Amino acid sequence: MNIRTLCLGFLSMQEASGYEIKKELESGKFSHFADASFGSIYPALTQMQAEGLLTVRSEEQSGRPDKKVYAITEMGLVALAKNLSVIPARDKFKSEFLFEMLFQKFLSKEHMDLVIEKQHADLTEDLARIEEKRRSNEHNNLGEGPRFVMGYGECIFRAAIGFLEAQCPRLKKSKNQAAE
Amino acid sequence: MNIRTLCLGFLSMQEASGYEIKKELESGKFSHFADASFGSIYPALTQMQAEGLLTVRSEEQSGRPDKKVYAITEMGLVALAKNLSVIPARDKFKSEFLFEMLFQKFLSKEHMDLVIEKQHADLTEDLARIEEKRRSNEHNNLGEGPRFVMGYGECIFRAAIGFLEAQCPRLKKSKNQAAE
DNA sequence: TGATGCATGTAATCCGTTACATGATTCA
DNA sequence: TGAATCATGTAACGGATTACATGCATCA
Repeated sequence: MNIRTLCLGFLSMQEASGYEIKKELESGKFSHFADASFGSIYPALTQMQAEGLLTVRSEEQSGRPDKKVYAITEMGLVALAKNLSVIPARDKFKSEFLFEMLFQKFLSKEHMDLVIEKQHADLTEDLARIEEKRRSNEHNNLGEGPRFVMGYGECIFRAAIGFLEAQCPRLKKSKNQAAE
Repeated sequence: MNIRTLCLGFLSMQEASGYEIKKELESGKFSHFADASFGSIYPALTQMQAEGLLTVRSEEQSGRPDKKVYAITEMGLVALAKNLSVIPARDKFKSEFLFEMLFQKFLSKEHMDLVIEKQHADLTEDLARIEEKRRSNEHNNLGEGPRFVMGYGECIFRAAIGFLEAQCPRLKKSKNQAAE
């Protein structure tokens, strides 16, 4: 799945500028399984607008550069549906963390502790983000899609955190301290 | 973590040819969190050999092209240790599956069923591979590293499979049928 | 006889990131 | 005053994949 499809998908849920898409990709519903940089988002939006998949509207802002708000068109929706109709490629999971753990015999105790703690912190942050989203949206009922994706993420992050804490009991202690 | 480090890591455990590295990356201990293609492995090996990080030995084979077996040198081990001493980048998880699920309202029921079944099959395959490795190595005690990495993988694959089966009870049924 | 596996390698190409350029505002 | 946030965009670069080229053996 390329950046074009990613942007189309995003814009099928809400209008947004390139800047907003990038920010939401970092912290929103997509954050744990997709991302992109400005250098790829901006050209993609310009291009798709030229192709008629999107419309633009310039929003003036006091003391800020104009914001270009993009919205998806009928043609854009058709393109999105088409891109979604292929069998997805196998998940790609790249983990430098696991790579280092595999070769932990070359690592110092201090480095390993640091690395494991970082991994635990990252996972906890990811999980917290999902749970926050869930809480903030529990009044307006989410669609099936977002609910499924959040559930999936929640479930694997919980499992990974559980594994780390089972392997390194000290992680659990610091968690309890934080809760007090 | 780049392909050079990946190859160094692999060769720190066993001598191998480029072809063998690729095959083992597809199905071995690394398979769920790293991969690479011939087009990147071969040049990396040639280059690192020229730099003195590896040695080569040509193995003649009847009716087959010669096999170039690479082994890591002292310098290679030092380079590996250095590459491992950095704080790992955050895990990158790219899932076209979750992307499609997020936009399932644009999908037909048939397509969704297909996609979910594929995901279930992929995860089951990954889990089976880890469990097979574990069984085949239970006599000779594995190092800490491989045990940790396998445990981590097992744990997240189990969690993901569990989630899918909880969401789609029909998956569980077909699994039981296969076990009979 | 045609696909698949073993075995290596190069070149073209793609896709995306990083860095750079610009510029106003707000907060410390 | 310097950093961070908002906001858009381009160009250089990197890193890896895909396709191509070669060739023998085996299996269906």
